[in-house]
Formats: sequence, C-alpha cells, structure tokens
Amino acid sequence: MDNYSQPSSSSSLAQSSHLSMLNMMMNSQPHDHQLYHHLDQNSGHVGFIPSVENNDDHKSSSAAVEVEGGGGGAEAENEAEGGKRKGDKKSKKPRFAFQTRSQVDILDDGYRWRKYGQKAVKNNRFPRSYYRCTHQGCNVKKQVQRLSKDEGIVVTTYEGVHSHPIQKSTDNFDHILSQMQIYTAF
DNA sequence: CGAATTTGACCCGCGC
DNA sequence: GCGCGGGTCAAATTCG
Repeated sequence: MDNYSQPSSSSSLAQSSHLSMLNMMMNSQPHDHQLYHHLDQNSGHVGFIPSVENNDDHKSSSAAVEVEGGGGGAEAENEAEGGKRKGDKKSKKPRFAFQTRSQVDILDDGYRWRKYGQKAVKNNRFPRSYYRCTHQGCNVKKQVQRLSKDEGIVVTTYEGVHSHPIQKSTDNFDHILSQMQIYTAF
C-alpha cells in the first residue's frame, strides 16, 4: 500500500512544488504574446490574460482558458445550511482551466490543497483528481486531469477565488515571480 | 496524535 | 421513469 503505485508518474523530475510552478510558467516563454498577471494580494484574484496561442513551434504548452460551466451537478458555496438555494444564485464562480506540460499532476501554486475525491473519466485512461483548499472559508476547488493522448499534458482547473494570502514560504519564490513578471511584461 | 490521503457509496441533473 | 455520468461526502488508513 505504501508502495509507489502511481501509474503515470513516469518521471520523478520536478518533485519540488515551486519548481513545478516555475516549470509551468517557464513553459510559456516570454517571446510569446502570453501575458500573465500574478495574484492580487487584495482579493487574491487570479487575473490571466489568455492570448490565442499562435502555435509557433513547440513551446506553446501553457494555455489558460476561461470556461463557464452550466448544469451538471454544479454545486456552489452557500451560507445557508440545511437549505437548498432556490434558483437564486448571485455568487458566480470563476473557472479557469490551465493546460500545463508536466510529468507530475501536483502543480503547487503556493496554496494548500486537500484531495477529496478521484474519479475516472470516460474517454480517458487517467483518473481525475479533485482538490479543495484547506483554508477555512476558502471554498476554492481545483481539479487535475491528464490527457489520454498526451500524458505529458496536465489540465488543471481552478474553481473559485482565494481570499487569503499564500501560506507557503514564498521567500524567494515571490522574488522569482516578480522577476518573471518583468520578463513577461516585455 | 493530528492531518492528509484513499476508496467506496451516495446524490443530483440530464438524456432517452 | 430509469440509466448514465459526474461530483461530493464520509469512514478508514497512513504518513509525518
């Protein structure tokens, strides 16, 4: 049981969480039109400007798309307990899908996630993992899925918005991020 | 010991 | 009305 039974962990390259994040951003070289805003401290809002990938050569592996779901057992945060909301939904959950080229499923963005489910997806040989932010009051969800065609492609879908700062040691990571912004800026 | 992870079962919405 | 699919919760287990 405690064995390393990860079916697709073919490569144990990027084990470092920060490295994974860096890898994700690194994939999108600045020479492209892709512009990334980093987390806003005020609201923790993730502002991403997905530019239509030009499909240059081989580097365009990171893509961000805003997907708006609808129906299909969509559950939302509700302050009312024991009561179902009746067609009155005011809080809209932003959904962001990230396509990242990585060998590992665990793409750490600096937040703490707790896995709460895993389901196999039809048409896909790889299961989908469901994560949730462990922060109290932060109902941000995240799901990770791998493409059956390309096991090297990981699709991470973020649902909701964080309302708290990162608890991870962003000592130099923040620094790197700042520098990276400069690079990305131009 | 506490927290995170795992796995199975249950639930909900939609399609037929 | 029943079946399928996807999503979530909950209990048990393991790791740190």
